[in-house]
Amino acid sequence: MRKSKKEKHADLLRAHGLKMTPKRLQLLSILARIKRPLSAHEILKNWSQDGTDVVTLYRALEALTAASIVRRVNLQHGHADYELVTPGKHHHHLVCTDCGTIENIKGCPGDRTEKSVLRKSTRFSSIREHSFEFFGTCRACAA
Amino acid sequence: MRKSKKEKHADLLRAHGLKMTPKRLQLLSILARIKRPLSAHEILKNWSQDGTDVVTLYRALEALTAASIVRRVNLQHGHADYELVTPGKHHHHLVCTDCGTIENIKGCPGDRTEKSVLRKSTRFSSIREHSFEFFGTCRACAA
DNA sequence: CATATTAACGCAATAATATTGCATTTGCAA
DNA sequence: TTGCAAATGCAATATTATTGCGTTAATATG
Repeated sequence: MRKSKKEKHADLLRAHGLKMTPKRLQLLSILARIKRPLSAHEILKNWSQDGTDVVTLYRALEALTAASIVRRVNLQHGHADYELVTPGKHHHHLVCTDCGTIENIKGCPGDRTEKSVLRKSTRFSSIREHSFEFFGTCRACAA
Repeated sequence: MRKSKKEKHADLLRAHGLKMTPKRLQLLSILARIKRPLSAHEILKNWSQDGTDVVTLYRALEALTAASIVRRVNLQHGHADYELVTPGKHHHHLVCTDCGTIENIKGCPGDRTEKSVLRKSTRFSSIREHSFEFFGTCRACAA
């Protein structure tokens, strides 16, 4: 690895005209370490040492989401979850409706589908994103 | 139409051991009339005459969702939306990120995909549902 | 038709998630 | 090093959803 993760994160922020702050680096570090969608609450639980106001976290998430550094996903949990965007590694999720466990699904059948959906649509002029999530029961909960 | 919608709704409730009440019939009537996912707030706005407590609505939605009469969907609006389940007419949605307009997408490429996802999964034993939603801009907002 | 049983409902309180306004601090460009 | 805009913290509040409990009403049964 030529650049440390921290340097890469700093580059990412600068590339989008966002200031590089300890809070934002900490946020990116947590999302990079725990490779699954996290709620604001879970992110704060993983915050090292210094407290951080929820407001600051929500605002950071908003800024990073707008810059497409972070992706906001909705897994029927009654709250939003956030994960790092990994360019070229677009993926979706499999969620256990019992315990909430999340498994990432590699690959995505959606890109081709997007075009096909747009062709059939009567009222839309463009499609930019899609969510494709699966819900079931994990082996642990089934047992 | 041999049976009125109201009679069909009553049958649906009875078939699931749920009591048939004016509130629930009103709820089903609204969902049947406005054929797109509605938030709890939107449903209450369409309530005719008599007031109904939000609690009652949420509890009715919960009961009907558990009975698979109603489906709960998440369209990145910061709240849940509800729509009638129409057996054999499984569909998904196209959402305008500007104005919130929703277009139903006929057909579903997901059923076959469910099996394929389950095969590739390492930790899940079953998949029961999926959400497949598209986000873009409608012609009106693009203009 | 009367009535008992239990589900459904309404009200009040509260939880969980998220946002806004404003004063203060800090990153960073000049 | 200094000034300015962006970022942060605190307090207040909005929005969405849930829980407890006493009351009402749907329906099964006699």
